Amino acid sequence: MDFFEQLGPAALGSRLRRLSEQVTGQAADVYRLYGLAFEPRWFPVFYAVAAEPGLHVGEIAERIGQTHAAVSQVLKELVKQALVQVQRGEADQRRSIVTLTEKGAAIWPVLQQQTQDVRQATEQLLTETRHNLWLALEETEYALSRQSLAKRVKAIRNQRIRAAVDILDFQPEYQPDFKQLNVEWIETYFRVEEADLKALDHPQEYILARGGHILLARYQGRIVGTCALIPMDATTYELAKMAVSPLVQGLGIGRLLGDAAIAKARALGASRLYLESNTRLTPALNLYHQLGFRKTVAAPPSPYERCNIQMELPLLA
Amino acid sequence: MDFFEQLGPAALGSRLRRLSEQVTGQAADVYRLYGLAFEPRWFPVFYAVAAEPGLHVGEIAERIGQTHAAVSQVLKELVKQALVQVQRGEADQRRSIVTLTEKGAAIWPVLQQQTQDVRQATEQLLTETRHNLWLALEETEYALSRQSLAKRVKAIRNQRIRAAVDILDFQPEYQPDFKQLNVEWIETYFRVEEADLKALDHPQEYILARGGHILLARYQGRIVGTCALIPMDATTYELAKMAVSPLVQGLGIGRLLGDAAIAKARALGASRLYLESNTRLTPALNLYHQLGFRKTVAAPPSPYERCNIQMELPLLA
DNA sequence: TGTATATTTGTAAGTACTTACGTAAATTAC
DNA sequence: GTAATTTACGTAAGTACTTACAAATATACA
Repeated sequence: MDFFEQLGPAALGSRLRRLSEQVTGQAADVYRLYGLAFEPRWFPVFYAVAAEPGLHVGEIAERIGQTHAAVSQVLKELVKQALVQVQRGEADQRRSIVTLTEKGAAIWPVLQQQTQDVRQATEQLLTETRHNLWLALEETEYALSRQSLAKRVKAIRNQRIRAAVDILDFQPEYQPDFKQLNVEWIETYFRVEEADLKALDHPQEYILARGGHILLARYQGRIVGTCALIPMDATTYELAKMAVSPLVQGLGIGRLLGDAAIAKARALGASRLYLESNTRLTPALNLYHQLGFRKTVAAPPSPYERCNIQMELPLLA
Repeated sequence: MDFFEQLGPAALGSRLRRLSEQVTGQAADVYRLYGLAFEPRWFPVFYAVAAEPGLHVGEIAERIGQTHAAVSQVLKELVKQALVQVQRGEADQRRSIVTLTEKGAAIWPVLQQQTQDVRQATEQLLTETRHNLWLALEETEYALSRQSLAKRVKAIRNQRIRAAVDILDFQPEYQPDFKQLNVEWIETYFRVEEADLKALDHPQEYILARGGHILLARYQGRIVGTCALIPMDATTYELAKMAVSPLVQGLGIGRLLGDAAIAKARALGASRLYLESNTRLTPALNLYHQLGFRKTVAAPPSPYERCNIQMELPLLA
């Protein structure tokens, strides 16, 4: 029990299961109290059939919120107990139409009375508590249907990770990371070209010395992402060398780098950002679109073979 | 879903189970998110071992609130995954001492981080709801541990049944019921004696004509209980012929008859009630004690062989 | 009117636990 | 010091469902 306290709500699933077992276990005692040879798990199916005789398996399943397989299995037992009978559907031969037998009809009033009593007892139990379990279940189910636990966890994780990411300016010791991260993604999709190697091996000469800038994302002491701003003309920079390690992709680190690059370009007085990419790189294009980039109509020729799309972002003062 | 609305909290068990399944199902997605080949049901065991290496199976079971069998099964899988290792206990050869392997130790930080994230997500989820599920579970478990559902249902059922019981004065047409109910219980424990038959066959002559009274309990149109007041002297009545049908025993009908008989004796101006019984009839003696009867010190001789205890109740004005 | 597709159901196997039971080791009783 | 009891744990089978699959029938459409 201590364990649950420690873990808190992370153990929610187990805890729900335990209470469920406790409750259904006690339900068996209740049936014994009323002298019924009746198992708790039969109850929903039997109840549905008694309330609406002539339902078929699928309809019962829908009404009680279980699968047809579960209904089918319970029916098999109920038939063996001679509490219900099953006939083929007249119009539709696939259907199994279920009705109560005489024996079933005989125990129905007892069961109804018992249901009443259980309902009263449960309602009384729930009013004893400050937090109403029934309503809490309803609300929690709804909240989970709106956004799954996995999605919620993912959001929190991404937030945590992003908060732990630094954006750094280039330093010579980062050149190997800068190269490795870029080569890694290029090789995954394309071939590394001559123009790539020049810039990646000698960023100082080919990017910084020409008035460009390189930004790096650091997470847990490791460089996990890069991007560069390369001057094209007096008021335009190219956003290039955008790479994020596959180990941390999907966490929003690209977005952080993009935001930082745009801020940097603004600080440098640029009025426009430009970039080249490939339509195969869907996640990247999504990111660029999110950042505000739109497809360029008249595009200058690119030195890279792999580029088949150009985008730009006007930086309004 | 409609069905649940209709049945209300009677379907609590099923509902709990469903949410539990939903939550644990989504937990699997969460592990996938963190790139862990890890099943949700391993979690409690692994967590316990990581937090306290060197625990043995029984201790783990106790910490996580499951059975040793469950722990044993999960451990088998964890060993197959090379996440933990099991050794015989040194001092106690029966024990299986569990520790993390290198691989297990390697994923532990990831799992810890993940637990943190899940906890945050769950806490956030719970704050979205007006009724807190976690607290509701706690309170409900506590309430159920204080008094089981079966006991609660029984209390409500007894209350309902008692409210539907009438206490009637004797009428000649009730003589067969009067006799049958008394013979039934006498034969269960003893033999029917000559003195019994006289009074049961001719209550008018042997009880009513001598200034006695007979009370009957009617439930659902049937006579289900009897008792009689038989004058002993000017101020004392004997409480006798107390019988309740086995079909409705334990519902408090005896208590209703007893209360009615005492009220009647008071109305008749009696100052004392007296009765004879047998120590084998524990439930009856309990009832008499509840009604206020205490063992008589000096007892007159009884015409019935089966009587080995006498009790009396002073009726203070 | 035949064929592809969908619906309805039953059966099998899986899930995440439990209870029941058997065996071996340790402890207690005498 | 041996016998009886208790403890520790593994295995098997059960529970109340699920998902996956298979077979039969019904419907849609060309």
